[in-house]
Amino acid sequence: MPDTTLANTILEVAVPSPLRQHFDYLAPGQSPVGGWQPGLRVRVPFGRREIVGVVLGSKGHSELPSRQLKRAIDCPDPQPVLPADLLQLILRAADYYHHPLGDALSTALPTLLRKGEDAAIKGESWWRLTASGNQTDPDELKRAPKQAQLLKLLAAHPDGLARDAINEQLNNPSATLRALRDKQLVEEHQHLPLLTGSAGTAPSLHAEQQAAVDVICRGLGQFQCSLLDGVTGSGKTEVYLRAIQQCLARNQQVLMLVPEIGLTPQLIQRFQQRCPATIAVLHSGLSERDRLNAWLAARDGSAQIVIGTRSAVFVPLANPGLFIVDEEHDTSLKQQDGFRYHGRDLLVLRAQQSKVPIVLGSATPSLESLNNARQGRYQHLRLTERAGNAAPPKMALLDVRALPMDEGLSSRLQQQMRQHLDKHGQVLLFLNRRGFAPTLICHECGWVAECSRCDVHFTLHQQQHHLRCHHCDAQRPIPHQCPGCGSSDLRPIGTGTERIEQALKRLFPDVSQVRIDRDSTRNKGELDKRLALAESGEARLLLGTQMLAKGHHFPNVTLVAILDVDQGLFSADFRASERMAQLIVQVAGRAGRAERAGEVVIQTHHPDHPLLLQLAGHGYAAFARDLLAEREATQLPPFSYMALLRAEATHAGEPEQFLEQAHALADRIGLDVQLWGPVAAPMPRRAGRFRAQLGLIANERQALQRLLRELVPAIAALKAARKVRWSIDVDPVDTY
DNA sequence: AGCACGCCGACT
DNA sequence: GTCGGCGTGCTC
Repeated sequence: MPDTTLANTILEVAVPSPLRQHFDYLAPGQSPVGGWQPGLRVRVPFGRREIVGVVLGSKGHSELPSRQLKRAIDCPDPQPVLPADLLQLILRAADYYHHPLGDALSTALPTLLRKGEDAAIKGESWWRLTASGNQTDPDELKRAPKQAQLLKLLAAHPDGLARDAINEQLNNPSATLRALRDKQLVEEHQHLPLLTGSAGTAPSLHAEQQAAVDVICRGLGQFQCSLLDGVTGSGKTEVYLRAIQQCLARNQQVLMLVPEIGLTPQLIQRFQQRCPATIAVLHSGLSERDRLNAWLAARDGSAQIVIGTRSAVFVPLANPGLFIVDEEHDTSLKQQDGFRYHGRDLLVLRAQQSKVPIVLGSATPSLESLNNARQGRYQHLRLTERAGNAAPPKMALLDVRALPMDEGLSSRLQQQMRQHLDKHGQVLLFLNRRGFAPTLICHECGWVAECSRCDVHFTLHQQQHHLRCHHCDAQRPIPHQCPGCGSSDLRPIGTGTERIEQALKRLFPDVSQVRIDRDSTRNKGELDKRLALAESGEARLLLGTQMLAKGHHFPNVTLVAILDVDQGLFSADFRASERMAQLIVQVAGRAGRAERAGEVVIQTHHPDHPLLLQLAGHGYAAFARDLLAEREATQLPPFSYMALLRAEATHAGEPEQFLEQAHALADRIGLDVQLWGPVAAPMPRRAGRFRAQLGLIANERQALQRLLRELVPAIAALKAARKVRWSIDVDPVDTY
């Protein structure tokens, strides 16, 4: 036991910095009532700055001479801001991903808390109509036009309006608000970022859904991981909702992670209609105050359901009962910079730690999760029927070899499109490449327009009238003459969505169309407008990138065409084919409804490719089985464990030199880990920086972890480490 | 990461 | 003669 009765209690403090160590401080004079518990924040002098750190522990003596110790300034918390279980989770996460703890802590905490703000809910002042205000006709207030105006404004906002928002609409509304309050027509309230749902009517479950609900609910109160593997339209959300209801009935909280794109108003609405509970939604649009309030509401238990993107895995819960990860295969669940954690994997860890069941749901599960299910670590719950007996879409490969092509559309595909349009179906074309053309080439000398800062071709954007780099966003005017030979015969090569759009206008001049990609939806409101055109059927031809593939359903679409699948088949990234298949299945799922089966056509130059054949002929499960066998034969994840050491620098060669030293260090440590590289990154130069990487692969997770535990601190101490930007990525999802 | 110190080029 | 470039070093 550390002697904390001494006046000179020493605090071990994690500070927000990339340093892989904690710092000792003398405790401030005033100590919190509960003593110096881990998870308390302290304000401390650090170098020439003053920052907020987190107490990791306390002790009576420091190894450092006391004259080198500074005294912490004060402690803003009466009790730990981080509950013990959450601090434990962050400690384990920082350890597993080999990321500096202080930085991991600041990633996990709401911004206001790491700035030293009180951990207390403070509602913003909002105003809304009272019951009698609701019944009052604003026109009765003829003599007071300003009051009438305010009444109308609030009538348009049933949930009320922030004082700031009222100020924007009305000039100096204080007196008006006071007058209406005195008439008891309006009232002030504290706004919290919480929604209240109600118990709507539930559809009946089919047998598979009921079986899944039963398995999940039997697990309530203990750790259990289930993979809810359900085809599109099989009603996964309904399974979640039933399990959530049972969890709520036990007075326990639910935490659900969704991909960035999955946090749609439709999903929130559905939860609100079906869950008689308070719901906190954590999305990127939240103000820092709302984010903190939601975090605190989850911590004190007043938010019964918490829905958020990956960072919500770090939301504290007073009484956790059930965890859910929706679209568990989605790569946005992994943070791609800074603290590179995987939201799904950490939530599984957290479920183990909190002894609660977790459900991973997807129509296209990751190979990692499928393997875990196969090994018996996860319950494999399958939903194979579509709700309402909807027929599954029929998938067919379309061999475009030697077929006439018009801007990426084969003659055969055009015929099929016409047939579906004639029968009043909608047609969805999917091409994961925006812009007009990915390359602009000189027909005389072969010069190609390339980004000066990255190793990629410029993409031609004809509508915006420039060349743009999709990696660093650099742009340039379209040259009229070749800078190499002066020829004016510059030609766009390859096809992007803009070019298809142009071709469709020519080939189907009488058919209305809508293009949905990042470029066409740049302006605010444009995405909703375009989705409405697609959903209402006003647009008959839908064209887009993966923006179109996720989240939205278009029941009148009877034909889905994947225009170019071949790029996914021959990528350097061993996960490319898995991604490609997931994307195809997701796109295919946009189509069809009960009475009309959708048709899916995949254009390819490789109709004999075994994986494609398997996917088109036997579906994702069969495809995944083959791909898993391939991964096993080649000893790639999930049959091995991988980490990637990346480096980039402004001077060529520096990343490689650094990685060579890292390689040498790893060799000296030995252990059972293979080293791949250093090699240049798949894109060797990006935004003017040279990039390289060193792969570390082991057959056992433990072996990789043991190596990294020694290697990473040694790398950090390297002199060369300060000349490059480096990072370690454990279980990388992307190798670029 | 910040933030300072420190020693060499083009500006009022 | 100064402002400021970014190399180097430190943070209990």
